[in-house]
Formats: sequence, structure tokens, C-alpha cells
Amino acid sequence: MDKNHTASVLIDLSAAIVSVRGDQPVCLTVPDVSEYQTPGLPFGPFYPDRHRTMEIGLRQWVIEQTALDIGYVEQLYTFGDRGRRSEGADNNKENEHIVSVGYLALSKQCPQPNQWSEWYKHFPWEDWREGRPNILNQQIIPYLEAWAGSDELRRLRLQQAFGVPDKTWNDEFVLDRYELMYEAGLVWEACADGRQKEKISAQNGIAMQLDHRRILATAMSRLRAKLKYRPVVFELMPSAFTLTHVQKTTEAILGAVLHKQNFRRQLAKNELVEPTGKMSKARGRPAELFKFKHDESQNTNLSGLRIPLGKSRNF
Amino acid sequence: MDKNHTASVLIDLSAAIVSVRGDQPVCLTVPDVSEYQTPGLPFGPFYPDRHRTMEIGLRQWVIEQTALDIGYVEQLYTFGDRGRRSEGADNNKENEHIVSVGYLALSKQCPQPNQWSEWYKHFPWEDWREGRPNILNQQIIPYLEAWAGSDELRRLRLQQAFGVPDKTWNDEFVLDRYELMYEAGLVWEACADGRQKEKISAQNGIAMQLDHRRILATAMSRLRAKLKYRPVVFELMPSAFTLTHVQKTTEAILGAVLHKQNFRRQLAKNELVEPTGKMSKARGRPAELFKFKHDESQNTNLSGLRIPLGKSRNF
DNA sequence: TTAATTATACTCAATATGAGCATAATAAAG
DNA sequence: CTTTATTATGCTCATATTGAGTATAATTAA
Repeated sequence: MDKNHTASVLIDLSAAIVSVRGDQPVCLTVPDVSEYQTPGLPFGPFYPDRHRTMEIGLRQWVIEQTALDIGYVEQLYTFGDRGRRSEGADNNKENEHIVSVGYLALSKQCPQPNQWSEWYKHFPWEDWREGRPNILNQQIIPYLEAWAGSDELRRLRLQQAFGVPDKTWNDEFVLDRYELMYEAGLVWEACADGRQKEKISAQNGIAMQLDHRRILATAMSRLRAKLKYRPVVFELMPSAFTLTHVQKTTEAILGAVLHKQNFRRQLAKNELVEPTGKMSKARGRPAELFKFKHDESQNTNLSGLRIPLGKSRNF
Repeated sequence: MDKNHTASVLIDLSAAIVSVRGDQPVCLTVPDVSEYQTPGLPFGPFYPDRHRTMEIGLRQWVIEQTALDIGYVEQLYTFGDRGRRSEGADNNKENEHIVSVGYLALSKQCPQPNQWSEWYKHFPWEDWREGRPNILNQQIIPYLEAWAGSDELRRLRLQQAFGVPDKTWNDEFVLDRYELMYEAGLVWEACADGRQKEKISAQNGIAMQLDHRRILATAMSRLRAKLKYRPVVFELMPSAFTLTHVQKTTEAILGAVLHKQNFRRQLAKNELVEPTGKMSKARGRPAELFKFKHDESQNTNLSGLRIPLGKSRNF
């Protein structure tokens, strides 16, 4: 059609492989290669004549490179503008365009601790389990308000994403918040030249290579949303677990604490778990061990578990 | 890395551009080019050096080719396996792989009626507004049950997707149902050779080119789901409308009838509309004309409207 | 034996939901 | 000018769901 323009691109499959270690959600990262000490998500090229689908290709190199058992895999988003985001970079030749397809994968285990990076080190403002994070009032919000100024649209977006001043915090808007901070120049990745990069380096969470923090933000948004209507938590649980363990895992991902009794009521109502008969022993009263009911079905179109989020979420 | 394999692909942007004409959801189609009389979705190549993002590229050729005003645009899914689906086709040279990125777009108007194709002509089993569609019990279900046989996984998927025998119909599982019918060889697109194609042609809905019906199914699933938690209906409404008009539009997309008073209660509670002061006149008592409250905000992270679906959805 | 810790059963008010009846305002028909 | 069909809108009410607690049971550690 238009011979002046090349339409040929390379496709990178990037994966946010998520697990939970203790009470911290983590994601698999690969060591930094650039001059800045920024970790990145694992990624690999898609060879269309070797793998029938992209998901098969993704599973293949994840197995090859990490020897991990990833069960649940979900496509997140396809980004066509990575080039813009790393404009000053020297890694791409002219006309070699890269489109990155982001994936979310869930893993029950996370061996080799040093390869897994905690979510909230990259997004410290997203963990509300100990109350409203200080970084919001002390750093982010004042900067963003100055950036918005009297621009009506900016103020509206600020209110939507961060709930200032009167609206409440919505845990699903991770991507919106990150994009806003990116636009406002509040995150490291938004800076084109090295001098600025030095300046805001360690602040506002640990940066990542290329558009990887954006992909992780997308993964967090999607997972937090999905948790509320599909029983995906169990993709992160071992075969037998206590109800408190499910709750702690859920809370870790949501970055919020939940009402214990109501959480269990939902679990019971939706008939998602069944007792194994065994008991766990730790401190305190022993808890019954449960297992997920529908392990066979790959199709996760189950009713899901409604999260009792409560009302007073505005600190 | 691996020089034996080509990693270079072409990217097609395919769009399910949806509107509602009267009480029928429609989507923009382009005339058939193949020997079979199958319509297709509009699509165009993505030129990464001409357009910064894929969405910009999409908007560009939609404007060029259709002169349509599309407001809302949302990426659906990236399919890497179109080649497999049209294996026998002659349209691709060796090594020229195509990845198609599907988009959902919403348009308030739909001029040139012959270019717009009604959803339910392609998916007759998805419209439950007049009760359970006959085609289900008369054609699809019996065939699928035979296909499932005693295969436990197949029976489970059948139950999930089509709600047989005891579960209820879930309007959001459009894609699941289509994929299942595809696997069972119930849809035209699943047949590789022409002879089979002739046989099941007109049955089970009008077919589309390549993987376009799958993209439309994805669009329908996404839109039906989104309707329930984001106020996207208003992207399909004119600037002033009656409450019944909103309801009819919602019902058209969901393929289900709703309880009038409860629907309005939701609208009121969420404060999504405000009166214009004017009245509409048609048959019967005149209705008040309303307008959407948040037209300025591009960011559609509003609370959305909960759909009162009722209980007796199992015919 | 006591305190701390964790698990689980149960209650209760507030709210949301599904389903319905009653009434109002208009156009078309007679 | 009255009747009838049609659409809009106000209101009720039983039931289900949710948020937020209290009370009690079964353990370990001190």
C-alpha cells in the first residue's frame, strides 16, 4: 500500500511473573544490563514460525530460562510505543521497531529469592496495609498538585487516580496513577537525559528498564481487579492452605487489609474451597487446611470471590 | 539470538467499531473480497515509524477510510495465530507472518446502513431479549453434547459456557461460547476446505473473514462486561436522550431485557445523568431528556452503572 | 496457670436488590 | 370529547447482601 513506510516489526513478549513470598507480592526480574542499576522484566522475542501462538512462545522461553511452573497466563496489553519511551537510548537501530506484548503469569513458588523483586519497592504508594503511605502526602500529592495547577483536566484526572481531595482511593487504578506520575515527570523512566535521572533516582520507587514498570503496573491493576470476580488467588496458593493464608495473599495483592469474618463468609458462600481434614500448626489455635475445589478446570470462568473491602477506605 | 528463525512480523490493526441502530447493535464491516460471501472487519497495517502509538494509527485510518467520529477506543487482544486459522488460504507468502491487534471502538452514529452489520446475525444465540433463542435447543446444544460425549473436561466447559444443564446463562461468555463452537466444528470459519464450508454455510450465524468473528466475539464479551461497571453506554448515546433510550441501548448490547424501575434506580443512585429541562415527544407520555454528566473527562474511570439483571435468567 | 495468639461461630443494623403495584401524561381512535 | 393504548414515573416491600462487630474455642509460649 504505502511503500514509503516500513510495516515490519519485531515482537517482544514481556512477562510480569507474579508470586507471593510471605506477605509480599513479588515479580521475577532479570539483572540490569544498562549503566543505571535498573532491573527489568524477563522478555524474549516471538518467533511466529516456531510457535503457533504467542502464549505458547511465552511459556516456552519461561520454561527454558527460569524452569518455573507457571499455570495461569493472561495477556495484558500490547504496547507499540516503547521506542518513544526510550528515545535517547542507543539500543535500537533505525527502522527496527519493537512492539512489546505484556503478559501476566502467576506462579505458586518463587525460588532464588534474589531474582524476585517486591512490588511495593517499585510502587511504595500502592501498599495501604499499614494505613495510608506517607510518601503520598509528603512527596507525590504536593508535586502532582503543583503540576496540575489550574488545569481543569489535570485536576480531574488527579482526583480520579489518587482520590484527592474528597474521593476515595481505588486500589485498581495502579496504571492510571503510574501514567499520571510519568506525565508529571515524577518517575525515573520519564526522564530522557542522564542528569535528571540522577536527581530523582531512588525516589518514588525503584525504576525498571524500558517500559517494564508500566507493564508491571498493568499487571497489578489487572490482578487486583480480577481477584474480585475470579478465583485467581488460588493460582498463587499451594495445594493445601489455611483460610488466613488465602486472606493474607489476597491482602498482599490488594495492598489493603480485609475483614476476616466477612472474607471467610464469601469463601464459604461461593463454595470455592473444601476441607482436607488435616490441620495446620503454628502459633495459636490450629487452623483447618483447605484445598481449592476446581483444580481440574483450566477454564477459570468460575464465579469468583467477592472482596469485602469495607467502607472506611479513606484515611 | 536465534538466526534460524525470523522474528519479523507485520501488524494488522483490526477494529470492531460498534454502534446501535434502533434496537440492534451493529458493527462496521467491509465488503467481501474472497470467493465466499463473508464480510470482514475493517483493518489496516500499523506503520510504527508513522504513528507513535497503535491507537493513534488506528484512529488515523478509521478517519481516513470511514470519516467516522469514534470517541471511545479500547485495545482488546493481540492474536498471533491468525495464520493457523486460515491455513489453507493463499493470501500469505512464506515467512510473512501477521499479528492482528484487535480494538473495540464505539460510535454514536452509524451512517450508510449497508456497511453496518447486526451483531445477532453473526451470533443468533446471543440475543435473549425475546426469550431463549430457539437455535440453542434445536441446533447448537444437541450438537455440542454429542461432541462432548463422555469427555469430562468438554462437558465442564460446555456447562460453563452454555449453562447446560443446570447453570445459568452468562451474557459475558460470548467468546467462550464461540471458541467452543469453533473447536466443535460448528462454525463456518473452523472448516479448512471448501466442501465442508458449503455444507454448514448459512447455519449458526453469518461467518466473517479470517479471525474477525473471534475479534467481534471478544468485543461483545468486553463491552457486555464493561457496561456493568463503567458508564460506557453513553459513548453510544446522542447528547440528549431519554432514560428508556439508555435502557434499550443497554438491553441491545446485553441481549437481555431489564427491569425498568430498577434500571432507573441505578442511574439515579450513581448520578450519571442530569436533566436538560427539555422533553421528548413520541407516542405515550413524553419523557424527560437527560444528558451524561461527565462528558469532559476522557478518563472513564467513573463508578459505572450496575445492571439489574434479575434472577430468573434461566429459560 | 496465665497471657498471648489465632480460629471460628454468631449477631445485627444498614444497605442493595429483585419484583411488583399504582398513577400520571400524552397520542390516536372512535 | 371520551376512551383506549402507550409510555413515564413514583412508590412499596420482602429478601439478600454487606459492613462491622461481639463472643468463644483451641492452641503455644512464658
